[in-house]
Amino acid sequence: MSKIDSPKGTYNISKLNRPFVTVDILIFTIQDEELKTVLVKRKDLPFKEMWAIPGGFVKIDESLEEAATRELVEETGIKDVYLEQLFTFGDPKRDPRGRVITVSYFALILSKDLSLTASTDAKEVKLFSVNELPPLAFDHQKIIDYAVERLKNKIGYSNIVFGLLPKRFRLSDLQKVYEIILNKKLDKRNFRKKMLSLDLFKESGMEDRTGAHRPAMLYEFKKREVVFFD
Amino acid sequence: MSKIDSPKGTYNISKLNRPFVTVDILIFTIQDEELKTVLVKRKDLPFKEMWAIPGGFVKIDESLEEAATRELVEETGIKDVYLEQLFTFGDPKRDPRGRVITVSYFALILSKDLSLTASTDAKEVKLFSVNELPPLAFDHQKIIDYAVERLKNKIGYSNIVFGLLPKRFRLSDLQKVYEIILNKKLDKRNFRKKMLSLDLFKESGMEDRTGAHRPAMLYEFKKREVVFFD
DNA sequence: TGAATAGTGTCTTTCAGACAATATGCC
DNA sequence: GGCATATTGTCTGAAAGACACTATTCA
Repeated sequence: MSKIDSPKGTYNISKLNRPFVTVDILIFTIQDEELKTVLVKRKDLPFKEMWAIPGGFVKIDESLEEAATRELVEETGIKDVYLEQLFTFGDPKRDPRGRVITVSYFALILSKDLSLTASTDAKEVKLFSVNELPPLAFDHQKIIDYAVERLKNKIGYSNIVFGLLPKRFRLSDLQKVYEIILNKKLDKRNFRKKMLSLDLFKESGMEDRTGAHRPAMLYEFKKREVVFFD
Repeated sequence: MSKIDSPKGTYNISKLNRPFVTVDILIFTIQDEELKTVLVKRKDLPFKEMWAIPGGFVKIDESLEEAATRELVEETGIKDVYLEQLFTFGDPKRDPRGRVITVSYFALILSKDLSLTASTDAKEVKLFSVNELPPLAFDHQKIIDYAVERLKNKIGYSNIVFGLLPKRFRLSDLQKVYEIILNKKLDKRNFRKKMLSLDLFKESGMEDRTGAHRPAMLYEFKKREVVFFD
């Protein structure tokens, strides 16, 4: 490979100033009744000591999704989760070191599966409530805002929340997830009516008997893959 | 800039194998009652003589959107249109020449504003119905399929079709645009009721008096910028 | 007056949203 | 029995969808 053409003609590769390309991955989970996201503390300039979305360079022979999956495994040890491409941010000034274009992805993870300490680096990695974020490096605040907005919309017409629920769950657990993400109370009767009408779950036959009260039926998702409704 | 850090530590730039980054821009219009898109015939290998989505390299100091806007002007002479980022395609094998990641955008243009011949190159540029596409270079068929799907969804909850209509238009023109994009007939009464309830248009006070039949009221969009509804 | 398109209203069904009482299990 | 959560139904208003006739202009 020594030349590459463009609509305008032919460039010599050596004249082409290529950008860096990274993937950033927004790992969302619910913990202590809050929507949280994984951040890592930067050890180098620029934005040294500031918190940032985990991410890294795309290797020359891996796809974007492979890069995001790899980053996710490196940060959390988790694989086989739903990853969705969010947006590509490419402002020339977004990284003071030079031209870095980042393709962002998000993932929804069960908090009990998250073992952040599993990270082999001595890096500081922490969960932050999306409502109480520290000052963030680069344009990462903008990226998180965008992701949270997408998430709020998407739970309205898809079943992506399955990533935030265990195999078996109560309808009240499901409702709590919606309430936390949307940041508002929902009516129990209307919520159950709507959810059950979607035909996404089935009764597991088991009950939850924790607590001094009537047991709850445990449901399971029929499919743990993304389905759109509406 | 001589070094750039990553979550794993510090790289020397010279060791980082950087990809090329392009923007591809899907220019949609309606002509002869069909949804069409602009394609250019490739003059070089690979995929020589095949049709492709117009696009080009992102310059090192321009944003992705600036690059897409520039490409759009180069292809069509048109500026000031709504451009939406679609998706970033980055399969390592999508371009046989090497690693090329492409950020795709789409635009909706009035066909009478399109002057494809204005292109200064001797390139072949043509409109194709999205239903009768020739064999396409690279993964461009996939990109177009994705864009058409997005477009079909998006007209259901936004006013983006304003890009496909002149300043003043009949409600039957609007309906035709929806029917062509969705590829199905709509009920006139229900369509008008719904559209007028959205409060996106106003009566222009003028009438269309072409044809031997009752004149139609001409409407205008209140805002020629994207608004979401529903 | 015939051809062609514009413009309009009702009924039914579906869905969202407001709203409260009973059921069950554990202590 | 008291506590805590689970489970359930009705009414109302809004919107979607099916459906057909009248209005206006020009040739």
